[in-house]
Amino acid sequence: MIEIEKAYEAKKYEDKIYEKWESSGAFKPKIDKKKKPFVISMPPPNATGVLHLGHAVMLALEDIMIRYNRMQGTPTLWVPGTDHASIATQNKVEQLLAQKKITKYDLGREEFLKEVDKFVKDSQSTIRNQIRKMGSSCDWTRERYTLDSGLTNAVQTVFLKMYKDGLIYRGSRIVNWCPRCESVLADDEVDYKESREKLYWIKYGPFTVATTRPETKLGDTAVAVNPADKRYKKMIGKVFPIKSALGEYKIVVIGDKSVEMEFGSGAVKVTPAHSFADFEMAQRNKEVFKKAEIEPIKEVIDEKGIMKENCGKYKGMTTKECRKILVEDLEKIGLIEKIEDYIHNLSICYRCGYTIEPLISKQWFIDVDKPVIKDGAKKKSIKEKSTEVVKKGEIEIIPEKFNKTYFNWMENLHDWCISRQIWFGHRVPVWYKMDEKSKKEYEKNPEKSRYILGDKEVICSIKKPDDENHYVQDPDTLDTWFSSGLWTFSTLGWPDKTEDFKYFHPTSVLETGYDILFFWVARMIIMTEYTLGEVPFKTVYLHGLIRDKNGKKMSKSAGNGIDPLEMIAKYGTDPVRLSLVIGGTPGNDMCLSEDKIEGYRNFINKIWNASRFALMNVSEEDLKKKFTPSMAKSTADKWIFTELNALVKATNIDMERYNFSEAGIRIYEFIWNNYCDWYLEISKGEHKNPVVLLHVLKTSLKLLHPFIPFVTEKLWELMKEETMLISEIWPKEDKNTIFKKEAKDLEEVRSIISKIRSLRSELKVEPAKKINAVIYAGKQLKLIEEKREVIERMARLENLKIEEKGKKIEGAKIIIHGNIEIYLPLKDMIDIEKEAKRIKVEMMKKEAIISSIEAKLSNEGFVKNAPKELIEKEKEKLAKEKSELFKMVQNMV
RNA sequence: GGGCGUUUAGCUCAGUUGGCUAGAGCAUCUCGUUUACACCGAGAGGGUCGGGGGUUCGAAUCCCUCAACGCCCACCA
Repeated sequence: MIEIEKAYEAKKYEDKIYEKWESSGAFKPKIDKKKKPFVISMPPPNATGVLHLGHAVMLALEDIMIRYNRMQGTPTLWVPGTDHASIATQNKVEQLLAQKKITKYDLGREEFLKEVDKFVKDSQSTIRNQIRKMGSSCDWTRERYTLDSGLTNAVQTVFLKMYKDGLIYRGSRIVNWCPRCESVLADDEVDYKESREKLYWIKYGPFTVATTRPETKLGDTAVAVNPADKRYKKMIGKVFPIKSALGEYKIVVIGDKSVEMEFGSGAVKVTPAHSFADFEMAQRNKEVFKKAEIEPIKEVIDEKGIMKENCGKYKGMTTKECRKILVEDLEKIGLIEKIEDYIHNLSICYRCGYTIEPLISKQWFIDVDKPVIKDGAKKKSIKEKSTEVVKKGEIEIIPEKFNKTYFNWMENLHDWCISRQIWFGHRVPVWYKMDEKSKKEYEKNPEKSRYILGDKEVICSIKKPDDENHYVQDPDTLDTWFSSGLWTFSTLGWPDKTEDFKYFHPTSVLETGYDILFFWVARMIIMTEYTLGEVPFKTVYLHGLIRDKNGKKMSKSAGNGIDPLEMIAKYGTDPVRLSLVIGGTPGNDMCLSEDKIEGYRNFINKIWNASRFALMNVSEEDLKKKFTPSMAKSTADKWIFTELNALVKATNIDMERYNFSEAGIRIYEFIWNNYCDWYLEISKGEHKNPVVLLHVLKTSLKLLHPFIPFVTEKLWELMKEETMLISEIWPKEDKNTIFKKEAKDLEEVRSIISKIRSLRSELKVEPAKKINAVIYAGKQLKLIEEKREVIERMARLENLKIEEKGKKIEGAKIIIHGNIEIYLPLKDMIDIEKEAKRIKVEMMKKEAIISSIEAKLSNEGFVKNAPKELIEKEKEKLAKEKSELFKMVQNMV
């Protein structure tokens, strides 16, 4: 007999258990070249982040996969790490400095970066510990950081390769510019926010045009109309003078199908330098501009969102100020026709929320359409190749529905802008040759002297050029997704041909939220296919968003967020993990509430107490005994094993299919409804078998370990196992312990007990009161006799008479179960009328069932087409129902 | 505007290629301290599977249609 505490206290054990795992080396795979490894690269949390529910669900799911595979005996590697998250981190440090009234320019690039590094080092350890708190069994000896020297080397190597292949180019383009971050953003780094704006109707030469951004009028070079528009058709190609607050300027009328005739006046002012749509229109109408001798690009807004030199009195104003004053000025000269309220989507920076200003800028791009990847005789673009690997099934996306989303995104992919005007990140490895004078000018104020960086005599190199004194390095850094795109292989030591890289790449599963399918997953596929000519992973598993109880997005401002760390402190890690996994299906959002976590805490405690009971009933010697199938003796033993086998089989299928929620529910139900409510209860009587009691429990602990590693490991230890559960071998189905007949027998006993209990409750017999009963067991006489003790105890009976058959007992409650009749002589408690009614209702139900089955069986189509097993089953059921009905009729008479 | 998805008990969701009288957890109600556990036990109520139509011997499941809700992408003055 072994006594353990009455309730499981997670806090007492979790940290110690984690330490034991880690120090034992259990997280480190043993490379075995004969075996195929299982590998996950952990999506690196931001180095400055704090663990949130998105991380928690990611860690829970990945740890389940990792532990499950490890227990299969597969060499299993989970690489942890952190992301430098360039813009996000830089912004954070800038904010901190702002509190001290310091700007990054006060410090200068070098000092500022030192500050950032310091900040990163501090917060990295926070997130590391929080990953540990979740029980994540990742290999910390292989931890990486997107900005460590190895990864920087990988980034530069890939950049160089792309540069040589002509895949990377520098070009002037209209880009999304955040005046606050003072950096370009990629298309998908732009968010949209619905906002209430003004729509200004401006008299515009022979036209009236509407705009939400009047300040761009200063950069207008054309008016666009639909070429099919009868009103304006004849004006296309003509030049008109336009009155403005700064005097007159000329525009040319261009025809473009994208202009909608019905909207507004059907004429649009065109500002190619500060609008994507307008830029494209200008490109399509180059010739028209040429003929009219009008330069299409007229830049009027600079990189800080300030009106440029060429804006006369508006020079130096912010766009907002300029808008206000310009509108006033236009009103004065009677050019404003009307001003309306207007709701439209404002483009904002996804990092800081500031309004985006589209402008023309020289940036580095990756050409997604250039054929560079050799594929037989042909060459394919990275876009084509990345589409192909998913189409061909080399990469499987779970759930499948995201294939379409992925293809759609790939098809519409434009050249990827990879340079950022951010200090923190991987510096673009490009050097520009300069004479003394320009170099001095440049170095005095690199931020404002970008234009000096020419296009001639450029070197792309990892090392500094030999005559370093004549070169300056490109001041820009790379998009943070450039480095995370290399994550699966850069973390394994590439570009060195390390053992790790050769053995562990490509990885097995990439598990992450569907919200970063484009940001990250697609980019990894692109970068890895290009660099290595292989896929980064074979399976993509996408989880959904965690929402609150009411399905609302969790957010700080709404105050409906759940802090996983707080929940862990309150309930323990295991319940938090379970609540994040159960109820979730790939690609679908999931609701989470504290109630749910509490529910799974209760389950953890249930397991603890089931183990407590088992340990109390087991001797030290029993613990040492090795289980063999012959130890299954009683009907109950054989039943629980049969159930256990079914559980193992179904769980394995679920795990292989990534149905973790289903697997979890299944084990939960087994433990609670089969093991605790029945097997354990039966064990309290005559039919004790401590070895089986323990063996079934231990097998369950193995199945549960990937889901709730801490409590299972602790119990394993209490069961005096020498090795740790984390390294145990996963259960297999054991055909020697499947006993169909006994399993069916026990189900009979179980439903007899349930039916008696139900009737007792209906009659309001006190739970504690024992009542008399008579069972006419028919063919089941032997079984019922054998299980007398169980039935008596669990149904609370006394003076139980068991006969093969006998006469109807007057004034007794009757239960018909197949061929078995059960009489409960409760004369004084029975209302004869009511009883007759009850039986009548039941008979009617039975008749309905019987006629429905009979209809089925006499249906030719059914008999011809339905599977044989099903027909057999229906026949069996019909027989049972008929016999029960027959007995009821007999009893009525 | 283009695409995707969801709709099953009061709530959150399961429901494999069509095949029990449609399930679970939570919540609700009744009763209960019988050698693990009140973080518990026993029992009960509750659903025309969003509406309509079709295919089929048979539809929650397949097809069509309508409705409501949600998400992603593109963004137009």
